[in-house]
Amino acid sequence: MATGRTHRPATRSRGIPEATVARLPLYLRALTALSERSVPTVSSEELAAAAGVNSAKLRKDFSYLGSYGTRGVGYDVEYLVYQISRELGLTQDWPVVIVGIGNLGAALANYGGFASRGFRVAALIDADPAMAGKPVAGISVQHTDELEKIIEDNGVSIGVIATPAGAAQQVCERLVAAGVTSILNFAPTVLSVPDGVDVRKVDLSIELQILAFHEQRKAGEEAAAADGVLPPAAAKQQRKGPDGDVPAVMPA
Amino acid sequence: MATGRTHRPATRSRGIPEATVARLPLYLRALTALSERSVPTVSSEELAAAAGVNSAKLRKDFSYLGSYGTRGVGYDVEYLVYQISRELGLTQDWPVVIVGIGNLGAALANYGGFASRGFRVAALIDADPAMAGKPVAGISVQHTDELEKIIEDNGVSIGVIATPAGAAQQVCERLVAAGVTSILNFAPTVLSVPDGVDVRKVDLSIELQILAFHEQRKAGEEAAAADGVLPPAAAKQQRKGPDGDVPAVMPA
DNA sequence: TTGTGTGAATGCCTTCACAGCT
DNA sequence: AGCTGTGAAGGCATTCACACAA
Repeated sequence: MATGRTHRPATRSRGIPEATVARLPLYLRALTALSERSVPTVSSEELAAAAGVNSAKLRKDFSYLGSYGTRGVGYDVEYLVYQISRELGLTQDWPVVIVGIGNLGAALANYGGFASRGFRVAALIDADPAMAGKPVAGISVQHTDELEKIIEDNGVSIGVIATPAGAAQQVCERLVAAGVTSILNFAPTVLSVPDGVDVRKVDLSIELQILAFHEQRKAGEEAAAADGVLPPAAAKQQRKGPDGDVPAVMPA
Repeated sequence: MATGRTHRPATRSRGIPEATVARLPLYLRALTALSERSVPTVSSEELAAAAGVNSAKLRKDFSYLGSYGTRGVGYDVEYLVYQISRELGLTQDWPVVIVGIGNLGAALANYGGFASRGFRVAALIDADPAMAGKPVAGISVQHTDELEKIIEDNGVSIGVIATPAGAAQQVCERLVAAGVTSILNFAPTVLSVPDGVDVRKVDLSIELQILAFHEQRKAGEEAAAADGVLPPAAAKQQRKGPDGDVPAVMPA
């Protein structure tokens, strides 16, 4: 994941496993593309390829939704689009507020895929008084003072936090107090929220670090491969550092 | 979450489980904060709370790295910072290119947490000739024509794609051909890459859809709770749609 | 014959609970 | 006495492989 939940234990939601829920948007995107090309039906094999998963997983995923699909034929594209949309709750409109209209907040406000699928930017909110009134993506930025009123007036239940890390927890608390129960957090902080509130986080820095880990590992493998075979023993023989390099000094 | 690998099967990397790798940056961030406050040692309980995980998981994670930590005392903050940094490959410098300098690309370029942890923005690349030469985050944007040269001259192995969806696959192929082996993809597309190349994706739209799913579910629960008890039977009795509402008509 | 739907097997991750250091 | 390190247990998720429907 690039991503993770925070609260709510591993309770399967209405019988649909969390891992499956996380893939439904992927299938939906692939199906939408097929729909636009007026493709009437698709097999699990084809759709899986388009979504970047394997077909067994896709079929198992769909089996949690019900028995859509025709044996020997495949799935009806339009029908599946509708079923998945409904399952994800995209047949209704979700008003969303974005808090923190810096570079990132502006990018999110301008993001097209937003409006396309059931989400509507209800308001842009920033703490800087100088931002108030300025139009971003065609929407006038409002000051943080208005936060509670905006949430309540628009019945907003999903909030996006794109503030600096320092402000995130406080913003989060105000959002929750005003009635928001789902938060997408772009600030590099762990948010603490009461039970019943969902938090998902998107963290550039974490993703890069995970890539760096694998990148480093690739480099190490190359070196080992150049040496010949990688030493089969020599691992797991000494504690304190699984590698050979145990630095005697502490770094600054 | 919100995120996912693409290639490379579930092979545990050098014995460290993928799930653990994904949490190391979280621990590192919490430890860095402690370090800045000059806290000398920390227990698994405290650190876990700061990182938003439970302590058993944290201890198990650390056990894959080695036996750092002192029983009855806890972990030495500075030492752990170093060990995790080394494990993640952050003791070396990773030059990174960002392709696609729109709103999002600019936001990424300006992101501070970038430079702080071993990553260095080597170049900003955009296909728009009008962007070429313009400074973003203190770096002059270069044209896509220069892509291969930039990658090779700087020894870049990590690329960030922040282009529109339509351009992503092509950019990806050029990056890979030029020597990039890790890609962070912000474009809402499934990238296909050769073996040995890691892709992680960050997708706003998917995250929102997952939140919407749970949000919808909360609303449903409330309704059921208001009615009294949720009907225990009535589920799993009829195929074709796990719900009661089987629409006879297909939506547009 | 083709391709879905799904029990069964497998493997990974998390959680438990406690032995063993300091 | 306190807290780490880790076998063992339990729970999810993925994959396999095939019965069954069209």
